[in-house]
Amino acid sequence: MPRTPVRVRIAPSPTGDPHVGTAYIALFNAAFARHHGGQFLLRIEDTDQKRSTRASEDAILRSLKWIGLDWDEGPDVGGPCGPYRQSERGEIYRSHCDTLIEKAKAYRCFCTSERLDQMRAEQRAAKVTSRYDGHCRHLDPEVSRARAESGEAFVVRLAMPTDGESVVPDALRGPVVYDNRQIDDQVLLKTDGLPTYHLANVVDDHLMAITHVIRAEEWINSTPKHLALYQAFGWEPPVFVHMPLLRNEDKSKISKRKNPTSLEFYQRSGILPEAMLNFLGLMGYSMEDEREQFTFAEFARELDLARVSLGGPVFDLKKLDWLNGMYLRAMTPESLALRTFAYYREDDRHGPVSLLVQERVTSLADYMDHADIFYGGQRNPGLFGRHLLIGCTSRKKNAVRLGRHGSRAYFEDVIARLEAEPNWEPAAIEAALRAAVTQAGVLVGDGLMAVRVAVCGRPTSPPLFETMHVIGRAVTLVRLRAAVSLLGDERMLQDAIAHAQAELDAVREALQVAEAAVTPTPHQSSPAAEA
RNA sequence: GCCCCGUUAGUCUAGUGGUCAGGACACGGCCCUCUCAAGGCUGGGACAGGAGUUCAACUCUCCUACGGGGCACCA
Repeated sequence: MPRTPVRVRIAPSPTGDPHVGTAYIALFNAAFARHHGGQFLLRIEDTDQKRSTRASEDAILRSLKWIGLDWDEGPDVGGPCGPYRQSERGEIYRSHCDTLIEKAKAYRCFCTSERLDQMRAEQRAAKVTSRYDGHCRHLDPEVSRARAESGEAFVVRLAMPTDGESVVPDALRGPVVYDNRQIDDQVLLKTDGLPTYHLANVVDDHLMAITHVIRAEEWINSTPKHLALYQAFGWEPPVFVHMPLLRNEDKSKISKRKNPTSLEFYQRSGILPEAMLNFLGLMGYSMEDEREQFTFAEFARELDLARVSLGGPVFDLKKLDWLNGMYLRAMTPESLALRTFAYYREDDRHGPVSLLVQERVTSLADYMDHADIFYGGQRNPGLFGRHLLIGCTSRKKNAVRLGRHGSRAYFEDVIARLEAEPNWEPAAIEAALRAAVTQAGVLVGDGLMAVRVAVCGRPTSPPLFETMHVIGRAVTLVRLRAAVSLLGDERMLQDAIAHAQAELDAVREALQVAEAAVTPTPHQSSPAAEA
């Protein structure tokens, strides 16, 4: 039986788009807290100064709220265990680290990264687990202190036991045994004075009275280090629950290269938040009566972690769409309309979208014919897929034709450049695209047309750079990656060809019918034509 | 390479020694129907392989194979 009061947390790192995996783990934590009448907290793990941004943090909070999760304590709502942003708790970690050094459970390490790299390379070559070799572990405490005080750069490492075993009592798997010789003397405090995940996580979980750590399986191998820390501090560890990892179609850990992972993408796509949450509740989990549609309240009420299945679930967009459709059909017609209007109304890009669409519209009803490219997730280039083959549709004499593989490489280059660009602004987008065009050596118009068709799904759109800016990074990149896989996948390509062929046949047939209609044969002539 | 975890159909899953291995998505067929959806009915499709324990293994144990994760001054 769980300790009371149950306290659990979600601890996202604000280093990118709000991730679907974060929502997945958050769902189980929030439901677990609700189930036991406990608290659910949100803590921001922003100890990586180089990658953490406030924009990402804001987006993560926004997206978690969007799918309907809320928390009892967190950086935005406060609480008794604050601050809830690790970057604001530096002093806490430093003092805890000091006590560890005093207890000889941790030590300063002055090794250079060059030495460490070399050491790992050697270990790799010798086919043994990479592990810090303990070079600085037995420095005399006074010498260590003196070197630190003289200003020499150092990190603090955990002094792991060098023999024996560590047993992780995972709630879903039973005891998982590790040979301590496999476990590294993990860095706890970085040269910049900030803690690593391992230290901050353990200290905060203890200080915030977390009773159950429900997190992704990728953490299971570092749990022995965490256990060692609890022991070094003399604290009681929480219950550990490692959830399976969401997977791509090829079973690898879900990644943005192979799947839309941003919650913003799903929101933009018109997925209902309650359907999204419901779908996540189906990943690695099933209700006792095998019901597949349920609300968060039902999920929380019936949640039983023993029912979690450990095989990594593939994130199947098809089933999400089906589920979303079920929710849509279950609404009253009135609320479907209102939800739809709200979907557009709550979108904050009215101004920019209108600006681009305005000079092209002829009536209010015409607006959406132009604006549709800004909404929804993936778009099917369908009939216009030929434009994805750079130069192949060009009428210009000097056109450079890339063909399938070249076009694919071009799109990959475009994606890489856009990903590397921190500012999602028209000018930056333009620079990235022009650079890719130059790199590929194709005509500007042809290169940009390919991108336009990939991103908009058709060869007409407002100015491309502004359009991509308004469509947004997450959706734009998903659409571009879809173009890459279309170009790279024989079967998808065949489908596209078959589709285009069918369209062509239909057009031919229509043409024949129309021609027949304007060249009347004698028995078809009407009295009016004879007059 | 080393360590850890996992393995029921293309996918999500039920199943905790005795079931005709159940449901859902997707796919095929039929019905409904002015189209398309939706809906109804229906079909094909799974216990990774091998040993062992047992009267009896999808279920327990071991080995193999395959998949995944981890091995950072990232989380």
